This record gives sequence, structure tokens and C-alpha cells, in this order.
Amino acid sequence: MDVKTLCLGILTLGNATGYEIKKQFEEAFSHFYAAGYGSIYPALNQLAADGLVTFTEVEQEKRPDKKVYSITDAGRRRFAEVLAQTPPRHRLRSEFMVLMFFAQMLPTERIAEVIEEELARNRDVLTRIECAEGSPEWNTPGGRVTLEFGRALTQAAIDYLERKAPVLLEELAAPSEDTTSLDAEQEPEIDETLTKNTA
Amino acid sequence: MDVKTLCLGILTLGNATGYEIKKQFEEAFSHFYAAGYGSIYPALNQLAADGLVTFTEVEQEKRPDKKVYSITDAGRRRFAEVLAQTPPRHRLRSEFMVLMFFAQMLPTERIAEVIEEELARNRDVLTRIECAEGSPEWNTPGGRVTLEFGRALTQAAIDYLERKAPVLLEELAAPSEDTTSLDAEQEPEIDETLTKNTA
DNA sequence: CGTTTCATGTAAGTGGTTACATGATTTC
DNA sequence: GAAATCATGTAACCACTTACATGAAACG
Repeated sequence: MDVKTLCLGILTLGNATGYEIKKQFEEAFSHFYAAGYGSIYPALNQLAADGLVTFTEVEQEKRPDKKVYSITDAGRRRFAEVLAQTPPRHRLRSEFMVLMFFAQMLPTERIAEVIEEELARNRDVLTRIECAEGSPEWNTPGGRVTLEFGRALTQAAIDYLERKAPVLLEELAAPSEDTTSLDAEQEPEIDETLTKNTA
Repeated sequence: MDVKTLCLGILTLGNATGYEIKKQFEEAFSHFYAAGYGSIYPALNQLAADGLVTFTEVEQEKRPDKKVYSITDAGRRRFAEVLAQTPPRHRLRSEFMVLMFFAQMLPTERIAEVIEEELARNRDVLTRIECAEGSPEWNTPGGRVTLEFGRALTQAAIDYLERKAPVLLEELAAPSEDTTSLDAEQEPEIDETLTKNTA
């Protein structure tokens, strides 16, 4: 599913400008789908060219002019069609996790900093979700589920990081002390090769 | 961070072929970074051209020939550099969540199916993580953290979906019965417009 | 006997990011 | 006086996805 389709979906909920659509993304979707102006505005132009949305130019005093977009019947039909045949993918791309994986290659303070940043980001997501939960706008069955689901995941992340960050930092500071495995004594390095070929 | 850098990182752990690198991705990284052959093989060719890895062609009987890649000193240095200046991003793109959000627009059985699929996927991720946790290969401070963190998030997702899926399906089947808000009586539809302009 | 495993690649297409461009108004 | 808000866009670039191509052997 692309940004074009998502814009269509948001316009299903009511008329909006490109700028407002971006805000909708940030308010309720930011924890599972990001989109910037660089993809939203071209998407809207394309949708208009395809007759899936229409717009009215509104002149304003003291504010830049704006285009208020509405979804057309064709647009509604198209959205329903696309939605019906969208496979429910769920992909994470996390440089944070990569940094954690290769934690030994970075200074321990840097890791501490990175974890702190990630915690801050998660707390931020959480407040944004709780704020959206308070607004009546997202109080639909689907809206509630996505917000609650987002909250559950974000809370789990915060809990884990708060609990385990100190342990990791300790391990990194003192690599010889192994706090979890008592039987593995002095395993110095991973073997030179990962190829376990029987040939 | 791109696939090229990730390949370099994996080769930090030991020599491997492109095929094996893909397997490493699947075993330990799949829950936070995906990569297919279509990005791995070109990445390795580029890395070799840049002198960051070398390879030996190994002829095999009964198996296709293969190229075993090793990271060079320049490659190690480059990886450390890139890692040190990688911002810890963490982005989710979830069509599953989009489907949940627009659940009212789909048949209830389809939603049930989608949730079941997502649960199955999560259980799959969980077993893959638990399998990796059993193997000594990922028993490093960083390896443990990424696996445990992945497990925490996946478990939270499973818990939430198992707990709340029946509630959602009930709400969708009987839209008039509102199980959560007792004060909101007969709010029929979201307002025609999302524009809350004061002008 | 069908599927998975091993093994490497290419080529076209897509879709999104980043940076740039502009500028008045309101809030802190 | 600085920063955020409102408001819309373009253009170059980049990285990844998907589909295609090939083929023997082992496993169930």
C-alpha cells in the first residue's frame, strides 16, 4: 500500500488539505505509517488527475491559499477495492536494533545515549497515542484498536528498555563477567568462519 | 543504513556466501531488518569493487559453485565509521494496522482472517527468535538484547491480539452496541469535514 | 514425485526520502 | 527576536522490490 492509497483513505473520513492530511498521519498513524510532504502532495495531484479526488481552491486572508480535497465516488470505490486486496504486511526497519546488535563496536556511553534516545522517542509516541485516544476523532472500532495496539507495543518497548538497559551497559563495560550463562567459560571469540559446509 | 552496510556488519562476524548472509538475516535479523537476494548480491558486488570485501570462488561437487566473502581491514574500518554515525531510527510500516483502522469497510470475516494471519506471523517470529536464542551464535550482549527485545515486542503483539480480537469482531458485527463509551449516545457519523479552520 | 536446499545473479520498475524554494503570521 | 504554524510544491536521487533465469541434489 502506498501513500496515494492512504491519502484516499484519510479523505474517506472527511475533506482536508494536504497539510491537514500530514497532520492526520502524525496524530493517529505515525506509529505505523510515516509520510512526508514530498510524497503527500504529488500523491494528491495524481489522485486529482485520476479523478479519484476533487479540490476547491480557498483563498484566505493572513494565511496562504489552500486546496481542500474531497474524495469522489470513484475514489471511494477504488479505496474499498485496494483495501480488500491488501495483504496484511507488517515490516519493521530498525537501525536502533542494528546498533544494539553491534553494541560491542561502539563506546558504552554512545550505547547509553542511543538507548536514552529510543526511550525518549517511545515516550513521545506514547503521549501522542494517549492524546489521540482522548480525542473523539479516533473513537471508532478501528481507530481504538490501532491506538491501543500501538500503545501495547510502545509500552512493551519502554518496559523492556528500562529493565534491561542497565544490564546491557554493565555487560559492555565488563565483558569478562557473564551474568547469564554460567556454563560457558571463556568463550573468547566467535569462530573465524560462519560456513558450516559438510563438503 | 542500507543493505550494503548490513552485509559488511554480518561479515564482521565471519566469512560467508551471499546465500548464507541471507540466512543470517532470516535467523537473527528478520524481525527488524529484511533483505532479499535482489539487494544482497548487488551489495556484495559493490563492496568487492570498493575493496571493502574480498572473495574466493570455491568449486563444489554436487553443489553450485560459491563465493565466500571476507571483510577487509578497510571494510572493518568503514563499518565502524558508518555505525558510529548512524542515527538510531526505528520505523514501522504496517498494512495490517491500516486494515485494522479501516475495519468497518471490510467484511467482518475478512478482518477475522487478517487478525488470524497476523497472529500466525507473530507466532512464527517468536519461534524463530526462540530458536536463535538457543543457538550459541547469537549469544553476545548485543545479540541477546535484540532477540529479547524482539521477543518482548512480539509477545506483546500476540497478547494484545488474543485479548482484543474478539472484542473488535463483536463491535464490528453489532455497530450500535458500544462497549466502551457509555456517555457517547448515538454519535452517528464523523463530521463531514476535518477542516477546523477559524477563518 | 514434489518440495526444499543450495547457489548466483540481472533488469525494470516503484516509491519514498531529502533538500530546496517561499513567505506571512502567530506564539513564546 | 526566535521559533513554530500555516501552506504548497519540485527535482534529483536512492534504495529496495519483484520477477525472471538456471539447475542439480537431497529429503520426505
